Amino acid sequence: MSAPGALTRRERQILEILYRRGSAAVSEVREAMDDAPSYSAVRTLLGVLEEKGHVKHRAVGLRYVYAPAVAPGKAKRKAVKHLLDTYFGGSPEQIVAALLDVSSTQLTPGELDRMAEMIEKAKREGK
Amino acid sequence: MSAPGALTRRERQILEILYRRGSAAVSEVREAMDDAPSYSAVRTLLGVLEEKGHVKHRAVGLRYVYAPAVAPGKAKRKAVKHLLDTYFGGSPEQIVAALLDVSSTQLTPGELDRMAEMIEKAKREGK
DNA sequence: CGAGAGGTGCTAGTATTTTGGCATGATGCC
DNA sequence: GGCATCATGCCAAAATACTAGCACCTCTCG
Repeated sequence: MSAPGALTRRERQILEILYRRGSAAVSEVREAMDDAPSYSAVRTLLGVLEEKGHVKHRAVGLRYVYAPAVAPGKAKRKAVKHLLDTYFGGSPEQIVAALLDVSSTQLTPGELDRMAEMIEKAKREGK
Repeated sequence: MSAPGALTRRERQILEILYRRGSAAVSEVREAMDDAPSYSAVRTLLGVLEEKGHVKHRAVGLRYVYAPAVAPGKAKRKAVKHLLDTYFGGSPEQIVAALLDVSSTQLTPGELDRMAEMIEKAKREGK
């Protein structure tokens, strides 16, 4: 493989489900897909993901529960960086703008306050 | 095809290059790939993307210049929403936190001020 | 006990993706 | 004009991804 991180369509789909849920058994993963293939297929994909190092499993009772292999924080930072570079030319403020736009209707004053506070803190620390 | 928006690995890779650059000729797309296949291959992929409606081209002089088919703003909002749902459980403030974390070293006070202002504005309008 | 439900391991067929090659046309330059 | 360069259109082969099926194991419960 040229690019180690290269994920196929299905692999990506499944990995994102795991990021969403944190962890899940095979059947749960499958149920979370709206165009789910057979149980066997999902199992195979999870195996491939594990072999590629993106996912790990532990036995819980009789069955396997899968979870992303990298720490959530690291995955999040990577995802944000990728979004930043791909769609926003590396400009964080544009992301904030889009973010407020997308979720404007659902934001509570408390959330907005906390965001403002984070930025204030960054300003103080950067200074 | 079950999911109309389903992109293969290469298709996705190329589409993201186009989002990054805004538009590009075939050879430019190819040069932007660090694991580029043949010129023909890139051309085929662009054709597929166009057929699927993700990309459009116009003739510039003799050659084709490709660009994403959807408006940049719309694509950005969609990407942000996806990130929000996949990695942050729909919590915008967590994205802001990750964003500040990722780009903390490069942020100027001016940028931070503008972000703070956007949030203030959202607060005023929401009220 | 023994049948059923639900799990894993493995393997092989099929479909899709990915790729290069060849034909062809326009341009620039010696 | 003739040749090299760079573009597109089309197509078929190679590689890979996707899928299902079978064998087998463990637990549950009638």
